[in-house]
Amino acid sequence: MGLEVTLPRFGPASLSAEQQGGTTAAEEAYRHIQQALRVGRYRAGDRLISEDIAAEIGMSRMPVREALGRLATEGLVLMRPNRGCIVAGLTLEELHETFEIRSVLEGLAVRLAMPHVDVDVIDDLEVLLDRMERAGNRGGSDWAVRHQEFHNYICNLSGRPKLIHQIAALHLVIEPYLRIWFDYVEKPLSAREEHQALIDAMRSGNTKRAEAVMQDHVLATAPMLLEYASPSRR
Amino acid sequence: MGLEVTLPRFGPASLSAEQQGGTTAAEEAYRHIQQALRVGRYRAGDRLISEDIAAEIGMSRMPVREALGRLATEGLVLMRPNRGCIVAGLTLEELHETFEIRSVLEGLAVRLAMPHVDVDVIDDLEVLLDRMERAGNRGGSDWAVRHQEFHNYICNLSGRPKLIHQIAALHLVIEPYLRIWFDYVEKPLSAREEHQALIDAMRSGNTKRAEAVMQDHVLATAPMLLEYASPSRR
DNA sequence: TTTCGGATAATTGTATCCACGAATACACCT
DNA sequence: AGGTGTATTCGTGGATACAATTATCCGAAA
Repeated sequence: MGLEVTLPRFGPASLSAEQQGGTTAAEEAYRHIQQALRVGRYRAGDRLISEDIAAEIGMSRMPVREALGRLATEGLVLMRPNRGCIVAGLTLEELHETFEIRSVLEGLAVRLAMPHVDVDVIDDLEVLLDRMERAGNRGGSDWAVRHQEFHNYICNLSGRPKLIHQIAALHLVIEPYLRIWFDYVEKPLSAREEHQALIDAMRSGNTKRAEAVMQDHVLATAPMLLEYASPSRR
Repeated sequence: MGLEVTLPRFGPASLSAEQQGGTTAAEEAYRHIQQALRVGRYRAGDRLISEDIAAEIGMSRMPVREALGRLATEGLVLMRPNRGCIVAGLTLEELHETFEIRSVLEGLAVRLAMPHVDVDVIDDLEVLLDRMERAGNRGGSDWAVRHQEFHNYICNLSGRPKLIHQIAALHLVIEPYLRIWFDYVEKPLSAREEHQALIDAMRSGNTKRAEAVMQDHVLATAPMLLEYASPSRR
């Protein structure tokens, strides 16, 4: 199975467009904080003290500052001048908006992916869907990771680096919410069904329909999340 | 005319999500460099020496570093570890991709804007189109600004901050190319026609058609630009 | 003449230091 | 007792200093 190689890990590295090799300290700090954010170690509204984080990783405040700056432009944290840095929770409106944007971007991604879809691709997707299904029994964290992998696989087929990057950034923002949502409701069967419908649409070769199905799928997820996201609203 | 107030200037400030009041040095540096990038003072591939820029604005290297970091995550410059920072020109593929993304995002923007479209809005758009037309006689720079204003006005109607922000970021990247394109060809009449068609579609109240027209308009611009962008390709 | 190697200069990355702003706690005054 | 003013503490923002890495230049050898 060449599946592994065609599945670039959706991880901290995906959003570091620049610098990859001789890891700089700022990059290390960036990954560290992002990882902490992804797994929900910090909650929305928490203060991120640069000095504390610096001490924790074993470096000075400066690279941490730089990392926080990047996270701020990506919308994961909020920096107010002289007032420090806090974890940026999303309001219900913002969460909804994020899904709207995701719907058209991922819609575009499938559309561009369609020419590259063949039986092998469909097989891979079925495998990924199974993995997602099985991971679902082990809690929201594992499921969220597999879910990203599924969507990421399709995005990668588009062969559009910037598009992939932007979608990854959006996934990063909503991942914590996906996690808690999946932990609340036990394995929503709608997830399995919708993703299966997506695969079917892609197999049919109907590009317009595949795009529409993807858009609907993403938009349909929003209201479900919104319901459970309310308590954690800041 | 409430036109002015409903037309938030598309300018350097639009992309500074955080910190607005007591201008921090980093913010100042960010605006300075971005402005220089917009007007084409630096060409693609040029090195941006942090120390030089710092001296120019009258501050230390550090805020400049921070500003460059933000510009890097926005895709306007490219930072390689220990190798400095260069202006990020777009390859033909990247330019095309940027327009693809713009097409769906701005398509979404009109779709969401449609409920807020009334006769006043249409009037405003006609005014903006006229301004764009007249600015066209004064060269590509003025025209590009007016063109952004036109598109920005529609985006703002959507009432989606993140969407507006993302589209603005894309505009920023392609602005230099729009400029040189408009300077080469003298006033492409297709521009006037297409924007007029867009207004007509919006006036008709047909949301799906308005979205489609916007998508086509954006995508149609790409090939024209691509032709003239080739020489400046890095 | 070309190419390889090393010394030197230029520039980046990180740490430490200082100053200003904000938050908090305490005391004082009404 | 409640509110207000002030002092102290905490943390950020910026600058300078230092280390490390890369680019440039020049000379020697093939």
